[in-house]
Amino acid sequence: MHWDDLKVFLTVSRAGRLETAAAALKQDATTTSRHIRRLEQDLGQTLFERTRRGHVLTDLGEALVRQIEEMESISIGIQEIAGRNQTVSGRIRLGVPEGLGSQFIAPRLSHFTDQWPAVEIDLIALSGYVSVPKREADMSILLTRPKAGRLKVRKLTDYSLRLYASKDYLKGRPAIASTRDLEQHTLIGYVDDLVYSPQLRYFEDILPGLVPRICSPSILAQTELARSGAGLCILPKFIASRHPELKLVLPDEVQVTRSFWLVVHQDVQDFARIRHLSDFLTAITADARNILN
Amino acid sequence: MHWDDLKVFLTVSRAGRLETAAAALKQDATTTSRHIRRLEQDLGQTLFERTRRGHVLTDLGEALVRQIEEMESISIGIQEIAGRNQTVSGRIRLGVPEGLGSQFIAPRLSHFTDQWPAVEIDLIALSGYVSVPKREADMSILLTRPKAGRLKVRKLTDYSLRLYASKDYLKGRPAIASTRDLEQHTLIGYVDDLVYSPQLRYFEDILPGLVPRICSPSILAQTELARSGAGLCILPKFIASRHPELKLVLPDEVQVTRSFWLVVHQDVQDFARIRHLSDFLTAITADARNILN
DNA sequence: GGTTTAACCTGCATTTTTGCAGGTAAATTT
DNA sequence: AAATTTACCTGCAAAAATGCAGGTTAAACC
Repeated sequence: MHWDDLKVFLTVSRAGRLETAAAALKQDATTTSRHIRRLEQDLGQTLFERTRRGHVLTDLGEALVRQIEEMESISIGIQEIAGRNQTVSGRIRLGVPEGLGSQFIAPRLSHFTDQWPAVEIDLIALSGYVSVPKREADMSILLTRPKAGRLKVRKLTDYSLRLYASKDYLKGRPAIASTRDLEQHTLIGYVDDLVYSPQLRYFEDILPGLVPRICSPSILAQTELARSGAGLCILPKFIASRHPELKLVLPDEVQVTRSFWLVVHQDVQDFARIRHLSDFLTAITADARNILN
Repeated sequence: MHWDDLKVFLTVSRAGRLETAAAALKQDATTTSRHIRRLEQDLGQTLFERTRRGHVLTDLGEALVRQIEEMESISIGIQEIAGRNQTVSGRIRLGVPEGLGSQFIAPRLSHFTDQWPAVEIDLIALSGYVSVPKREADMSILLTRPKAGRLKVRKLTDYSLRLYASKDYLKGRPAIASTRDLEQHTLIGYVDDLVYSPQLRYFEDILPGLVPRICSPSILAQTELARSGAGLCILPKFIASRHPELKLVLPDEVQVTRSFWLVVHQDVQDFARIRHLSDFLTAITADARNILN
């Protein structure tokens, strides 16, 4: 016996007609009819007389209504209990690129945790990425749109990368008027075989023929190298803008745009806390459009 | 939210492991897993931690078990109420060929109604047949096996038809030693264009070239014609055996076997009274094999 | 530390359920 | 009496659920 058939039975008993009950159940009247049929078969009894005026309960049908109403009360109670628990609590594991994590999200995250005090966040900001399909995280921000998996994916924002160097590096060094001048300079970039996303292979596109002399897989390390005067580095604008000592170089010639994609595992997408965090990330990126692009 | 998911949840909470719960539910463990997943999604909460030891209830999961156990108690109560009502009562409409109905079933039916006093029977014995798919009857005995429809069909029995005439008809009439001698006799048969089943078109097969002189669509009328000495008639053995004045003619040459099929509408096949009547019909035909064949 | 095992999960083929179009029958209307 | 309306039901195509084979992973074992 299927409990769902009992639910359908109760709706039909109240509506008195298949069409009305089916509308309330958001299903086709034929489906509703089949549920009733199956229940009658399973119980070996007729529960409704089919009349021109609609479905009329038999004596046995009448006897069952009260019982099933009790089941309904319980199911409503269950949804209330769960809904209360859904008052935005629990832990979220969020995997993000390290630069975005520590330079953009971390300084803003208190706005979220202040608003939802019962939510706990694991902010995993790494050079590398954590896999949502592999359940390493509930939610992730990626540089590439994933093509497969039980994921809910949407674009979060575009962001801009540009060439920067510290004031100290530029002082006393040959002037830079075009990319050709960079040949006499020290460049900082990613370790080529440790690049974790093809989207970070922008060096060759932007500065063809030039090879970074100092490399790190970590964008944060690259930032610190540039700040300390080690050389010029292509950095996201949102990172460089936090360091006043970094100057923009060749703004018209060196520029590339990339995107961040928000990825949520299907299993948790409807959790209240997940929805709130998604909304929060969307809001902060929209507010910071001028430092992202 | 699906109530059936609650039932699955309860089973898993008791078993502690997917495989065990799935076996109890007579479904694949993957299906059981998907039901749990769907419930967690619908409620927006995790109800089980997946551990190496199996599914372990979360605090919320624990809180729901008691509630759902209450629903289970009610559903078991519902099945008990319906089972009590299943104590073989209600009305059955049974459509049968007229001869079988009035000459074979009617004289025996009191054995059934004595045993199940709360069951009411509409025995529709007609020359023609009543349609189970059209809901003209819950159950029917047909000469042909139906090929389509939401029916449960099985063969009830074979029966034999032979040539009979009354003693009065035969006395003073030319002797009959072979079918050739029948040319000088009066034959009784069906009205050809009113035959309601192809299985009753046996006259031409058995007595080729001979044409019945006196015809009726009713096998009972044909029986009465034969008894009154109007002529020779091909009759089912189970009918002729009730009339001692009818003599068997050409037993080695004139014989045909046909079958009766029991047909039940799927919607009522599990009703206790339907099952009992089916069993009864099976029993009386088995007991009367010597007068059927 | 390497291998094995147990519990669960993914992807694809198969089965079941559902929705849609149209049919049926009885009651109502003309 | 014929036509219309209303409520439900059948058959087929589409969608969803289920079963099956094999993969994954963390814990247990050697």
